[in-house]
Amino acid sequence: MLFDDPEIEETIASVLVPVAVPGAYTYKVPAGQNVVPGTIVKVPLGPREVIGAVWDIEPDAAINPKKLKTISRVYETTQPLDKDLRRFVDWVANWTLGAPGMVLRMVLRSEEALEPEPPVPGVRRIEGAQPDRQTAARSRVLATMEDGFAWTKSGLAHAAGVSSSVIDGLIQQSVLEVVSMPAAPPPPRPQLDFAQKDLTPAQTAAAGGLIDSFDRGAGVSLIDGVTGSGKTEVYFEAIAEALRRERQALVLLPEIALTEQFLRRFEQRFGVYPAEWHSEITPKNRARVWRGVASGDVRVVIGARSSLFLPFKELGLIIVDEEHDTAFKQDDRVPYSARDMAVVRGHISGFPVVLASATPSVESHVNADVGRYTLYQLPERASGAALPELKAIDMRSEGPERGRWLAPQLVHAIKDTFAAGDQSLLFLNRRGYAPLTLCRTCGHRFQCAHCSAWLVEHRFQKKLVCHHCGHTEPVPETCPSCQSANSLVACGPGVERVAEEVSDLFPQARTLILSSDLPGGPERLKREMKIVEEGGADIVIGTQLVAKGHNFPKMKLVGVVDADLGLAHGDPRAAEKTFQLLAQVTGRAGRVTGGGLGFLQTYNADHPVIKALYRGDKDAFYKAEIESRKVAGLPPFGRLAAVVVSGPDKVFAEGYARALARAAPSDEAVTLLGPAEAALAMVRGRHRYRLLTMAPRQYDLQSYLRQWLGKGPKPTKGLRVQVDIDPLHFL
DNA sequence: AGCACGCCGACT
DNA sequence: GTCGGCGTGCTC
Repeated sequence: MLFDDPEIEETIASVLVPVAVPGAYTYKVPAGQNVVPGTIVKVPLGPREVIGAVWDIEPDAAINPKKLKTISRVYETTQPLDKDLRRFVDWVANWTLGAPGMVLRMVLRSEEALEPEPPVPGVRRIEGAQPDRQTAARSRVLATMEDGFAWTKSGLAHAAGVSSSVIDGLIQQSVLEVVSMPAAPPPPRPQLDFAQKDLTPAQTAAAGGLIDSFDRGAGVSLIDGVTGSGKTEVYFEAIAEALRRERQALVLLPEIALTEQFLRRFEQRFGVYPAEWHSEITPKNRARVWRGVASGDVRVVIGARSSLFLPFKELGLIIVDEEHDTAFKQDDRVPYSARDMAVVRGHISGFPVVLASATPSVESHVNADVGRYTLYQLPERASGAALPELKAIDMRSEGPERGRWLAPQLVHAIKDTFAAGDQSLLFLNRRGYAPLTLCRTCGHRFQCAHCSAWLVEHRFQKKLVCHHCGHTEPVPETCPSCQSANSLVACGPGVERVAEEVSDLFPQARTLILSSDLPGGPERLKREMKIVEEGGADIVIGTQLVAKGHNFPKMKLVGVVDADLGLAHGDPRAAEKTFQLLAQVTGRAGRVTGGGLGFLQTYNADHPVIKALYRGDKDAFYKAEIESRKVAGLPPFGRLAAVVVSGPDKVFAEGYARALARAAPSDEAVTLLGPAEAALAMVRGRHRYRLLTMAPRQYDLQSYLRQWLGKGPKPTKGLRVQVDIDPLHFL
């Protein structure tokens, strides 16, 4: 027997396993099995078995040979992971200071996908057999099956309009037999010229540039186009080019909510739906997409950040849409930025990467400025509609009376818009009725018992809610501190309060609040979004969830209730985030029809962000922002400092971090970033400020932060941080 | 005594 | 990431 032969030496292989250790583990290869780097295997690990991948064969193992266990299974039907993907995994692990095995785990997230697709059970007519009694339902089933083909049970029941018990009955009577159907055929390929739209000259130029970029191999393009400029149509042409070159394409979107309308647009252009990949895909579909991507049957994937780790057979293009969106950053487990890692993946495999946004991040803007990225600007709307006319309302001189939140000028505009039968949006990024509740007798403020945040009154739910940790309590009748009755007073506006004012001013108008916390949950929200889209509401009061995704064709007016909100944070990205959010929101006015109008209520009409917004001068914003970072002695990106914020201690950590931010000198602001962001800066010596929590264990976080804030000893080990610097520096 | 819970190291 | 071992402290 082969394995008894002393002549044949045992071979060993190093295998990446899904544990947080710095390197690969070594295993014996079962006799007669052939493994190569990238082969997917199952190995014993402690008391269990895990999925991993061979990383190296014949490594010079420094492990006691007696300790070695044997690979328990080699997945032979799945192609080994290719060299580029392995390099990518190693690169990401190195960049994030994460364990390579944990990065690999993101590639191997569907164990089911490693098995061949199981045959589908189906039913087929047995020639000539008849049921004992012919019922209406039964004849419908038999009529549906006239063609003689096999059907899936549920498909047949659906097509014949009967319940599946009718089918079961026919099986029972040997009229139908259960057969094994071949697994689903590969999905149809996108049709390159199914319905190519006419592009504007600017779109044509950008699309042409992207197409040419394929010949240059790796390279990053940035499409900077105003809302409605048709960025999607432009990068669709890049996708068409990738497909023409027999390569696969991946489109990354920041959140699942945006996928649905993307699927429709893709179908309109290419005649088929692309494959979808995100956390809410069912395990079966997940396995199907994984296999399809690996075999090359799936040509285009649209997905959330995790799709970056799919084992594409011949990936040739990545699009990162809404590239400025912070949802591309993963903060838990392996902390990575999918936008930056997309650039890296393109670089490793030598294909183009396209970033698209109406409000690019400052770092991407800088990269375009210095010529590292190729910039394509789309300054006009594709429909030809004019951009909205924006105005600032100085709340000091033109504000409303006390107790009101909408300035006369804005109220006037709403009135006109309503009279013309058009839609208005009032944007306020603050849920609930009022951000602060206090007792007018004793000054007591309602504070969360678990963190130090103020409790926010929600009138619809009749509760006080902590927006930090989710804690809720009922609104008391009397002040808990001085017991006076009817003494509680709301301070400042939330969407509910603005809605109250709107109903008061426009009782005849159909008003609607769009906020994530409304009773009825996500389903109701979806319905109400639809109502707004179809023009079933006149005045909409919304939080940030109106900023993206849905299209509101009838919206003519956007009023930003508090444009200053968000500018005052300790977060160094506050200006950038505010600019992006408000630009996206005001961009909704007149997007389809043109003639849109926008108002920014502000106490800082001279603030560079506000000015850039109402003057429609994006470049002025970037210039001011880069300059302000320079003044602080910081690079345009990579301003840092961070706090590990994850797990059960998140709330405490954030609280302390905010305290630290407030206490920090102005040029050393603290950002709350994900775990990896700050440490890397320390490692690479590029950071400016450092804190960082070290939390070898999460439960240490609170005491650690307390100690650090109290000028206790600095941490020396266990640091986990992450930076926001440009990975191209290190390629 | 029995057990839940949290900590902590090991995992090739 | 996940497991088992072990100490602490509380309950039947």
